[in-house]
Amino acid sequence: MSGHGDGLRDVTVADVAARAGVAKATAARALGDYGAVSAKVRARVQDAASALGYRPNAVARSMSTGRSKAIGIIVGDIENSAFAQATRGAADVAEAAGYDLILSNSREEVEAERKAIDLHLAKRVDGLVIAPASSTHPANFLDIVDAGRPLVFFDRIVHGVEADAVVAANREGATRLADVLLQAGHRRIAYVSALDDISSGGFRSRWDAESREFVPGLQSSVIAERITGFTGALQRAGIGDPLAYVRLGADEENARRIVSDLVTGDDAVTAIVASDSMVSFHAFRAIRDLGLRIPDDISLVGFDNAPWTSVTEPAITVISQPSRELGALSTQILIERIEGATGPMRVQVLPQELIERGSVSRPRG
Amino acid sequence: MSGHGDGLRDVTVADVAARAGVAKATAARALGDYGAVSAKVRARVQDAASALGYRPNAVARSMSTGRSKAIGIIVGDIENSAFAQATRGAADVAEAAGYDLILSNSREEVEAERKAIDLHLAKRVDGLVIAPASSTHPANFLDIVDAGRPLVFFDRIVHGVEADAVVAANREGATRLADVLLQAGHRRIAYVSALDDISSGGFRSRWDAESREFVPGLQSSVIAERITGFTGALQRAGIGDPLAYVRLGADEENARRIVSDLVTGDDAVTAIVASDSMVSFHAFRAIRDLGLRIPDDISLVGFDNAPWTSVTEPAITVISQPSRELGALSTQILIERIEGATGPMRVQVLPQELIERGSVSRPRG
DNA sequence: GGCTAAATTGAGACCGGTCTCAGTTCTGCG
DNA sequence: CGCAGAACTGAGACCGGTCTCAATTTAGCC
Repeated sequence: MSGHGDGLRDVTVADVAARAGVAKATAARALGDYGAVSAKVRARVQDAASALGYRPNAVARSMSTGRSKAIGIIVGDIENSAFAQATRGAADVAEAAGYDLILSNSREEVEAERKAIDLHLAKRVDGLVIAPASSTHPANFLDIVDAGRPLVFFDRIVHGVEADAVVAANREGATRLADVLLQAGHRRIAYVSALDDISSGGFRSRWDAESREFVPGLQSSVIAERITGFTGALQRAGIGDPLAYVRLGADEENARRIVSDLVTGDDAVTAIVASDSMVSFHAFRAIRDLGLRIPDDISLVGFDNAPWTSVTEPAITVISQPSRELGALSTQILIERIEGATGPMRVQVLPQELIERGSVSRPRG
Repeated sequence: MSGHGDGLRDVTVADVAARAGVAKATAARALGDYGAVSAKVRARVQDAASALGYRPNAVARSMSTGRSKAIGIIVGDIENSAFAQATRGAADVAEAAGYDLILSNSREEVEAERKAIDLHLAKRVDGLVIAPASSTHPANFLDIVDAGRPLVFFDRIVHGVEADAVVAANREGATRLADVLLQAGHRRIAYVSALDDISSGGFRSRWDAESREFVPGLQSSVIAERITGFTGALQRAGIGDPLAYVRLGADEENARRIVSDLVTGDDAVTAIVASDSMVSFHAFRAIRDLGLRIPDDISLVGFDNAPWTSVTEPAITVISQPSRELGALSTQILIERIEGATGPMRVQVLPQELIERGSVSRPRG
């Protein structure tokens, strides 16, 4: 009980002005630190403000300035450590620049993402940082640029939208991972991803025999890039059908079965590239539960330097994602746009780091 | 270009009203879905709205209603998976109830927490969910209740603040962990926490020989509870000085050294209880790097069912934190308070689950 | 058809800041 | 001392919704 705030009504500039014996506009200037105010008046106003327990109302400020000093961030799932790291990076940059962060999870669903965007736009965020649920659904984002709010994609890219983007060098990363295995002598190498193809039924992506390139038809630009890098490396190594052991849809339920199928039978693969740490995790357990040993029987490498990958026996060779930097840089770029930066939209590509550990050896026999 | 939003000015209810040929108030009623509007007029207004590309302005709405439909969440560090899970739980509950989430990281610093609170209060959030950086600094939170905003603590508790709280049953959890080790025959058991004592110098917490109880003097109610449970179990087992092997301040830098000291020498402990997954992680590596084996040489148990604890060799026996539920329930309670629930403040205690794995065996010799 | 009650609509105040514009007070300097 | 120009202050419009209150229309019923 400081004599104010009975929960009934907030103290306003008008109240402060009255107590300080000045006009509302003057008090506002002293409090908001803009315009010109004499030192004497400023002091009197500030005294009155603290005596009354005045708290600026950012909502009212947004109302008249049209700027909310809030930026929206939409990630697939904050529980995913890569997104958590990116969010931390974004939060640090935002805080330093005086912005608040409004967080939403899209659950990787286009529909949930759309609702989140509507909410953020209604809240009049000054801009948005988004890891898009789908690289092939620009519709959700057109409204944002239409509303005149800057937008920066991170981790994934969506073409056909007037927005900056910050992504990791996934193609190169996949190439390096494949090369590690190829150099160890592997020829039958699987690539396993949790993501599904666009049409959950048919496999739209394909290997173009003529151009000798992977033609992605995937929802995710990340996976598309990685598979492109992966198949490219295999192709350069003279492997006939680079897509032979590429497996999609290895979600929580299916990962185990998919991995088991890959590592058993006549044409069992000798190495696996896991597209994210979830897949690595399931692959690791599935292989071990099958009584197979890593790396003696099967080599395993993957994306994401999740904490557990360094502590298993053997520790797993991975490509680490610059997650925190992804979030920080995209937020940095967003703020620059918010504050007036012009110029063409750019795609920033951040390097990935290869961390070689003990999960790779020469193939058996 | 839908004919609107040149980035110059948003479409407002007044614009919609003009186009529909009705008064502003009527258009607002049709759009905001309140009051009474005839079906005919409603349709006309909605047509006008979509033709113009109208987007409600939540800032203006907050201005006049005094409710922002936003709730603030302040965690130590969103990169910490327990906080990420709690945040996800909070986000789901908030979303379902139509609230936005404004996220801040306190970095476990009281000062950063205070700034975050000021920001949230300025933004006029309808309420706050906070994992307090310190259980012994109620000052930060008094302003919140003073401003008439409901507040719910989660994970940690702060006494002397008019707020609900949702915490895990840390005392019981610690007791169970200690009992697992005691029943396996251990007598020299260490408890290692990353948190420091209040005064980083002296050890304020103490064992009261008379009452045979642990008297905490810790910043963290969580660690205090856990040590209380731990020492209680040891005391019941007839162990003379339950605090003998309690070690605080095992942060990233010191954890390794502290663990090394504990497991070597004449009075080396035979088992370690790690206060969080970070400590477990460092302990696991330190022990292994020392050439010692778990559980043959040292038994190791800990708090937090981090993903990696299930995949090490051996997998680690842990107490799992109900992190997601902590976030979800506290947000649930907050929303009820926001929407008018009265009654005395309550502390909800959520059970922890013991997951027995392979990191415990009888002590050597 | 006429009367009352209910439903619908319109006008304008209001929320708490910012901002423009005009009026007033200070300065500096001839 | 007088004056121009700068510094400061005050009054009131404005942002885009919601909400109250009065006016008007519609519906229900004898």
